Amino acid sequence: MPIDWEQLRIEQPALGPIPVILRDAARIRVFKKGQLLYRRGQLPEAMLCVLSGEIRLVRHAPGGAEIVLQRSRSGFVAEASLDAQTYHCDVVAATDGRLLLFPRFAFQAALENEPVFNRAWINLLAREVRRLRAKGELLSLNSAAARILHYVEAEGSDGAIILNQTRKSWAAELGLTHEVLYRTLRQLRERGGITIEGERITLCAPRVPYDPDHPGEKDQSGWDPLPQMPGGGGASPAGGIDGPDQPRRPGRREQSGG
Amino acid sequence: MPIDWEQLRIEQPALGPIPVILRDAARIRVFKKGQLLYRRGQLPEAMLCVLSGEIRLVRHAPGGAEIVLQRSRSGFVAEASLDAQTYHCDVVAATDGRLLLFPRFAFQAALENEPVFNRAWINLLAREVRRLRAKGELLSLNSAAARILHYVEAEGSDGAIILNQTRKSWAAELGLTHEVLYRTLRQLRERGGITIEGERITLCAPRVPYDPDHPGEKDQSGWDPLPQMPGGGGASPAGGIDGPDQPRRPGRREQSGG
DNA sequence: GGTGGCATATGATTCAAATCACACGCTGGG
DNA sequence: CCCAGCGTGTGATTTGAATCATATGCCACC
Repeated sequence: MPIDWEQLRIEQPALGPIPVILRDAARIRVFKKGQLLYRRGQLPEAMLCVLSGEIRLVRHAPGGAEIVLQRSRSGFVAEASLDAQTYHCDVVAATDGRLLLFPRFAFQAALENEPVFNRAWINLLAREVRRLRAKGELLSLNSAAARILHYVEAEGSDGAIILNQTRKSWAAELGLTHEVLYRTLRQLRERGGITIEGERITLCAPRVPYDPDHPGEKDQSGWDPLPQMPGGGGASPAGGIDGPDQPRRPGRREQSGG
Repeated sequence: MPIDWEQLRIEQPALGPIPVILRDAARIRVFKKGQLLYRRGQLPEAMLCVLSGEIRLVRHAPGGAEIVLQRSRSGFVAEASLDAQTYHCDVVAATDGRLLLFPRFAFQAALENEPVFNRAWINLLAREVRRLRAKGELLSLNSAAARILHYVEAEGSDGAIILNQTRKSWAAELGLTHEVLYRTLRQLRERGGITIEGERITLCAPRVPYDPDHPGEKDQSGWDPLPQMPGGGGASPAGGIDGPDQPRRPGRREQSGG
């Protein structure tokens, strides 16, 4: 099956720097939901890039509970297996989909022989580190408002963002229910902390309303339009090695087997 | 000030592969709490490795709220600035401490001229991606018990782990308060889901107790010793692009300015 | 020995997100 | 046109973690 690299490059810009020699070695693999693609302990033979569907790296706890270590619906996954002797977990298909496989030896050779590709790979990894670190910070925030603020500031420009997804999927990205996202957006809007124009969300500086009828009076509403962000005092988000200023709140509903 | 590389290598194994030419170019910079080390928009001139203290990458929202994008108490930070034209945020010292600086041009040269270092850097980034992805999965879990299970399975071996930190700092790493960590550990222990021997924590398979006095009866406690892990049905942790099976619960206490 | 600081641990209360329930609008397919 | 599915949005209730409060033990320092 020939691979339409022009189309792939459009769907996944990260594939742009893949050199010709690696393209020629690549293969597409179709997978079905539930399929075990690679077993823990197995020698990795390919680098994996998800084209469609979802791939997960999982381990099984005693009793069979499934621990998801990574998941991807698009882009590379299990990057660390480039030089690993074995997979440290199972590679499982969570849905139907397609994988782009690069033989590992060819990937390694390309990193050695193609300086442009080498640098591009380093950049891709470094940017993923950056993205994941910001995400970890966001997920460590305790309130919905703080998360919204963090997201708009971090992902947008100049305190504004144009959303390119549904509110529901945005809520998921923020680790929130859609209900609390709607509520919090409304609260923030009503308090003047943000403005919403269609898909554009803009953070606003706190207003100190000047009422010409009552000069000298300040807004006594007792509530800033934007939440104060925690962490100023030295908070370490989850993963820190010292005490938390503001530890994370995980969910509820232990989903017991009872 | 000469740099004791033997000592550094012990403290930070990641510095092991740094080639001599880079070592010779490295400098130690002492920083004070509150110091602005690099300003957003500035051209990055060095790669940064935190030796002590804490460094943060921050942006400021309208109104002055500080958005933490990354933080590090040990190891590299702002890796993506290797090829960036500008810093996309401020680099700030959250505490007193020390930074190891590698001139960017020297770092780039070493990546080009030292194949062993090049490969080591790629590995370091890939492993950091792996670590951060697992952390994101953990932080997306809703319950304390699920987080504990995830951590032990992901960070330990064969369903067991020997903790090398205080319970308090472990709680922070899990994004929990220490109170809920203690409680949940006790619950899990009482239900036979885990065993705790000093610093060693082991996951146990669920028991179906066989009571010889009442053959045929099953445990009716209504509660599995280990929590069922969410996500089996296709959950996408925060950051996903589709709906959540189990969105994250951020904290409470908006820390309003009121 | 006394004191302070911090870790370990527990109980009571508070709190905001999750959950549950529902309404309405839009779109695609029959 | 009707229906199903999904997004947008809101209100009521439940829930488990966060917060608050406290006790005890350990260790370092004076």
